[in-house]
Amino acid sequence: MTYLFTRDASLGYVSVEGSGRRGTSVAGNDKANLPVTSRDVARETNVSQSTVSLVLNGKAEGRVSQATRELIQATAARLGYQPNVSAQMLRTGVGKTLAFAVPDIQQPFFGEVLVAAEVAAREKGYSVLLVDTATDPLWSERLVGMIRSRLIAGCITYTPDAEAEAKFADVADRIVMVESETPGLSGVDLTIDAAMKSVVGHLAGLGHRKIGHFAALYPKLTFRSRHAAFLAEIERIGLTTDPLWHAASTFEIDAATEAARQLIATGVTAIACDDDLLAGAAYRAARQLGLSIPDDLSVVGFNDVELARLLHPELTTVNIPADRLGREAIRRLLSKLDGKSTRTKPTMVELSLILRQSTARHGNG
Amino acid sequence: MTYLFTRDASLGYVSVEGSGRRGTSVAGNDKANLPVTSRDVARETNVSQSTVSLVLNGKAEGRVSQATRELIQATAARLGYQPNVSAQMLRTGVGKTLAFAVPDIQQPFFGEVLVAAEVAAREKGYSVLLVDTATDPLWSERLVGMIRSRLIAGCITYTPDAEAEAKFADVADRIVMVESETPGLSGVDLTIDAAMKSVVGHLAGLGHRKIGHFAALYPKLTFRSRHAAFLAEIERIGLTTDPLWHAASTFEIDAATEAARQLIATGVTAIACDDDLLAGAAYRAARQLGLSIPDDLSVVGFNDVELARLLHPELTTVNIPADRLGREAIRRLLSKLDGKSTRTKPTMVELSLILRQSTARHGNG
DNA sequence: TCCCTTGAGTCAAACGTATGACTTACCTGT
DNA sequence: ACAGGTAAGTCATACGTTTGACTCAAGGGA
Repeated sequence: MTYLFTRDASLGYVSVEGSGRRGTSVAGNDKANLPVTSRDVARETNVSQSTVSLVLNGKAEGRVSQATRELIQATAARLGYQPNVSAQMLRTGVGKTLAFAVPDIQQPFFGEVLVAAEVAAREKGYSVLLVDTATDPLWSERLVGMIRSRLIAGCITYTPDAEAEAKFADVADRIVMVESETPGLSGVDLTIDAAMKSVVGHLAGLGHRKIGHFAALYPKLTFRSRHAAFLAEIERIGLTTDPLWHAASTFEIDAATEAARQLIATGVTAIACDDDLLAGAAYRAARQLGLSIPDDLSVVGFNDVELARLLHPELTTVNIPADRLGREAIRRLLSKLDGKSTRTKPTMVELSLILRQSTARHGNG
Repeated sequence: MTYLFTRDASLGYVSVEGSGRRGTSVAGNDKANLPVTSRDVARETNVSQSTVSLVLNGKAEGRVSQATRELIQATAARLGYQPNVSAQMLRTGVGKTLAFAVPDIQQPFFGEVLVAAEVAAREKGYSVLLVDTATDPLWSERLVGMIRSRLIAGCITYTPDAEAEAKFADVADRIVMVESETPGLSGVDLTIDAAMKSVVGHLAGLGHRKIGHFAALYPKLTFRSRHAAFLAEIERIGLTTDPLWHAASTFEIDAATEAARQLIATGVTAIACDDDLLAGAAYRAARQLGLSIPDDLSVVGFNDVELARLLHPELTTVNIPADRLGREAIRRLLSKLDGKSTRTKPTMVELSLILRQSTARHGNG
């Protein structure tokens, strides 16, 4: 037989025959670990539960006296009252949790973005749920489910794929995409073209004529853009290119090194990489081939993660301001959830080329 | 004037004068974006809401016929029903969200741990909330608050500090600590001592007599342990040490390089680093001093992040199996939440020294 | 005296789900 | 023909909040 403990204003906890969740307690005075509810602080203060709610939500304007207000605040603090978020969500229909989906959290770059987002979200009272799309084939369904089930108020997806984007169609008003696959769907975008233009311009300016491109082998718009921008600029300034001068690889380090080696073997004197990690692989390949950077080979990276400064020589690379990216994404999402924003044009985040020691004039060795 | 839409079993949506959340709709047939509830699928199936709930939770054993069961499943799927998580939580008192607090998500190592944890959690139907303790001074209070308010069912904290651990005391049954500050409080621990022992043994075995230690300047037990284990092993095998051979730095790259340079200048022939990043800084310092690794200086790292293989020469370092760590932490937490586990001894995760090219015999150059 | 306002609260109805206690109709054995 | 059993559901309540509608007493003017 189990017991149900009901609460009585005068007697405190009273045991009543029956059953229920509270039945795990074994005695009327055992209120260990029972969460403190607004009703508890109401009873303690001799007011109604409504009054407590009103006061604690700052909606007591002209409805509750200053004295009572303070008493309730104090009691709530004393009892360690924490509103039950589920009940709040259920009642109000809106929660304070956001999700942030990144392609691969193990890449330090996304870590930086995520931290910035988390900070920005927290400032507005939101928490952020982590979703790593690399490890979860069903991430998009799951995300849509979470939005539908109100577990999260909204979410940000960093470089979703086209397939996923289609699934987001009917919850689009709660999603912000960063570097979306579909043109015009992005809430936040990067100035990839301009950045790659300055990379090519920099290398050409140093006298390089055979410039290779080392692409990331992932079907993301951002990488396609990098490649397209590279080609466009090469063409614009009147340089030639060759299919052989284009390599691609995943981020797996040995595979990338091998791909880089083949690329270097074609005789290019400079390489523009789609990612700092790939640049790191190019360094390894160059060493294996007995070439010295930057004297025999110039290398430029992309992203500017910490690794860029740990490589030797330090890597010239395109900086993406991860913190700004994270912040802006959250800002967009929150204003979208508020219903305030009707902006359709993406927020642009500007990239910049950071010159370090991995590039040098060609033909002065 | 606003309208309240109530639901009538025979008529579907009926408009009734009044007010409420649904009042944003302007006509009875406008049910756009109203979440589908269990009651909706009940009405559609001509059964009661209870039946739907029973079926969808797999508790229909002997209570609902196979035919009805299938009909309900199908209808739920057709309408795209997703249970309202808040309501579930409110009713059952338990949610399916966990938090994972890491010291610094920008360190790739924690990214790996987090991913493993997320995967393990997802397998059990849980989501994980990200908490970065570096960016949030109030993280421990917030975490306790989340547990109290039932937003999260439990959490994992990676290397909390003593102060934070004290705050967790009264929600200890919902927290698993990894590498806790307080001896005996850890749910998961690493074999730091054994690892550092093999580091020192390896270097001593190569003939090094002046072995330096490059510590991480953070007040964490894990780093104190590394230092203590280093000293203990040096002493055990009868080597001498000198206060000058001990340097410490944060992970800020320029500061670390400077500290490493001073350490190397004391004439040590080998350095055991508390972290791969610090080893990376040691590489930079060695280059600045014109020393070659491993011929003039042997370096050993700790953690074995991707960087270890991108450095040149590739770094000999202590591998921490991040994925196992993440998985075990989640496993511990879930079994703790189940109330099944009464284990008090931590799960030990074994580290291993990975030999690469950054160490060499001393005195053969 | 009576009516009206204002300050200080209280009431009660949701939000969507989960579940122990009922109900009802049908079947089986004697 | 009837007690007893079982299969297939339904009912009602509770979880803890939020919030528009209501109450009630005291004070103020005419």
